[in-house]
Amino acid sequence: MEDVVLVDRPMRADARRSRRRLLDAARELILEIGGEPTRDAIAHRAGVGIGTLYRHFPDRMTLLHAVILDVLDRTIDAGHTALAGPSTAGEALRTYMHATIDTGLGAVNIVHPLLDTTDWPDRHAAAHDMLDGLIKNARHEGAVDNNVTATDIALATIRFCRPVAIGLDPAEESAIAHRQLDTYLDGLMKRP
Amino acid sequence: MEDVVLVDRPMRADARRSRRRLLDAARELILEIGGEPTRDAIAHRAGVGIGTLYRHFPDRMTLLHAVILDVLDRTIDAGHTALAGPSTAGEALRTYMHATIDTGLGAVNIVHPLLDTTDWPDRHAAAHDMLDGLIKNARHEGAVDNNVTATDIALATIRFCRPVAIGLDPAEESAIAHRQLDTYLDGLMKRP
DNA sequence: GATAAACGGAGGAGTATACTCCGTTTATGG
DNA sequence: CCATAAACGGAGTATACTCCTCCGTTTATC
Repeated sequence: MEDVVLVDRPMRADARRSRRRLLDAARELILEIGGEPTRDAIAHRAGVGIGTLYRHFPDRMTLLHAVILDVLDRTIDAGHTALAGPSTAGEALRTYMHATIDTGLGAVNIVHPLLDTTDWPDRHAAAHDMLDGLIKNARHEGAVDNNVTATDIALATIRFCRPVAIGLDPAEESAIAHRQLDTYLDGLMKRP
Repeated sequence: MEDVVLVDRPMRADARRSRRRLLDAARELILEIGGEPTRDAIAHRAGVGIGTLYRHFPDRMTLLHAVILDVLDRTIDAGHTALAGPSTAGEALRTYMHATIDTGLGAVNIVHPLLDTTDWPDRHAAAHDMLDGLIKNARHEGAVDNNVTATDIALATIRFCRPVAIGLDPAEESAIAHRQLDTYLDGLMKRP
């Protein structure tokens, strides 16, 4: 009988690169098609072989789960950065919402009905608290009306995360989204 | 040899009902998934058999074409009603954009890359002229800035036509869209 | 009540997607 | 630079889905 020793070796550099590419590709495709993309499409977009995808993520749930965690982490980070920044509470809320377009937060809302919410209670709570903080500050400052809720903000981030047209250049798509979001926020925020 | 006589009989009542249901179902699904839905899904949503779908629309192009014509007609009607109404130019533009959510104009923008634009030059021109009229009036009145273009309006109508979440009650979905559009328009329109 | 029009849905052909397997390539420690 | 384990790529097969036809049943209309 042999001893089984589990050592947490660090990932090899190429493995880390592949994993990152796969997460990015999956997130982009989820947002583009508004649902679960095919495995082949994800691997192709990521520029890796289909075998590599299956080594990193043996089944759909593992992949979707990893994408959500990744997106939430990046979004929560962006929120805290906005909260800690030197700007006004209104500007912080604006900065956060623009960041959600870049972090792809909408992907979470598209995919999460397929999963169990209790799989990531910590991030869910962290995201909730962060957003609540942003809104409370903005209300207190008078930047937004008291009838503006966290749900309003969350639904708006989903709306502006998704592409408007198919086959559009990503840069142009992003520019449109930021521009439209700015107009929306002009309507939401009180003018000085 | 027999004479072939083509008489345009009126459609039977059940046929007219089925056609209407199929067009509505196709439009809804196009908006929901942001692309071309499957035949089975359309027939199921419409509550008719798959055979009925194929009798009305023998191939994909016939169906997509019919959906687009239907949406455009309803939208152009809504635009003209708004133009002819007793309100200000700014209110007319607002009324028109809210109407596009209900007519499902976004479906045209999602599907039309698959078709030849020259297939419906008349409606295309009519829609274009109508939208131009709305914007020119609003600009002239000072309701919107001069840098607001027809493209801005068109892109916004696509954005607000699409559902934000999957599996949401259609009535609630519509309420969210109208509410968000109002905020967007508050940002777009100059305050008095 | 007769008749032509319209309907529904089972089923077969063709296509796309999921997933495995193994020969080849690459990062890493000595 | 070499040895070796880790990671990669993608052809190939099984499976699922989608399209579309066909025909027995139902329904509107005169």
